[in-house]
Amino acid sequence: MSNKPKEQTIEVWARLIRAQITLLDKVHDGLKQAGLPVLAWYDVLLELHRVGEAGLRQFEIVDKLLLPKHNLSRLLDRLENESLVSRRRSDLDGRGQVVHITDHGTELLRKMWPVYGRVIRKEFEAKLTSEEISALGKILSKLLV
Amino acid sequence: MSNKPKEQTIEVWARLIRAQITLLDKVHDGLKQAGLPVLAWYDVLLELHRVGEAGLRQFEIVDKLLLPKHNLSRLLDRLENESLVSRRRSDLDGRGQVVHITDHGTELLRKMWPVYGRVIRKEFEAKLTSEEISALGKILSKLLV
DNA sequence: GGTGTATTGTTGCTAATGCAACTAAATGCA
DNA sequence: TGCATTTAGTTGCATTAGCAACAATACACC
Repeated sequence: MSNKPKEQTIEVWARLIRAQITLLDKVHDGLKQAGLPVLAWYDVLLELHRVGEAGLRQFEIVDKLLLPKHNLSRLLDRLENESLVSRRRSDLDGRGQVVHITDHGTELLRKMWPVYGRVIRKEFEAKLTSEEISALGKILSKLLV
Repeated sequence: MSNKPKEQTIEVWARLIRAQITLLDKVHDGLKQAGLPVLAWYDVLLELHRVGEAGLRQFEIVDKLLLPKHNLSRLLDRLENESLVSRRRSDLDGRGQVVHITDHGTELLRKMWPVYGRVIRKEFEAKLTSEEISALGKILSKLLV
């Protein structure tokens, strides 16, 4: 297999990167204008909210969000400082802890969602037909194998 | 227009983010393993290479790469430090400069490309049919309007 | 059980990023 | 012309990210 992708491939690749930057910038702008924290906080809180009382180990969050672990460790420090999450020693594994979302964290999540949702709605959903979204989903899933 | 995107939209959105992170991580891993600089350097050098002798103003690079300007200013400091680019006063506009790629910069670009290209080939092009790539390109272009 | 290895998470250090204030030149306009 | 406004780029300061080394526990295997 040659190293050299076709011209068309490179153009589409570039467009993919560009779309991503544009979209995420808009999310960040929206959050900032609303005086809310950055997206990374939302991502962590959402994963924790999804699992509820069970909580998550740090390495599970790392896996879900594709974050470097040392990065998450300090992100959690910040979230804990704001009382958005709590860390409890794990009974099963003496090395680690289980991370839980607090009520305060859930509340923040609820404030962030409409802002985030509005951007997704306006910059993504509204610009595509539902067939296109579904086609995009299929294509992306092939990339993620 | 409601704020709330459909469930399907959110899933595809999440997949888009995830695909992007995965792909860029692979590029960065490849570059790191080869002992080469991060992608941002490549991006700047490539834009400069494309325009050759004409060079680019900083704001033009910012527009092309969707970078915050203060960020580019310091990125160029680093590149200049490594003699990969040079900044020359602009004759037309006393406030700014024209940035040019050096021979050394062109050489680095040539070393980086095969590494980058190999990842695009393997993680992107090889996983999709050319119809899918073209469909993806169309969809993305609608997002970028 | 004992020992080597892998996993989980933290920390110190350095580099890069974000934000806001700033300089200096260009532009618009009375 | 003179003066306010906009644009281009830089810089100081605080926050965050990257890297490598580390501690502590779990696990595998003899």
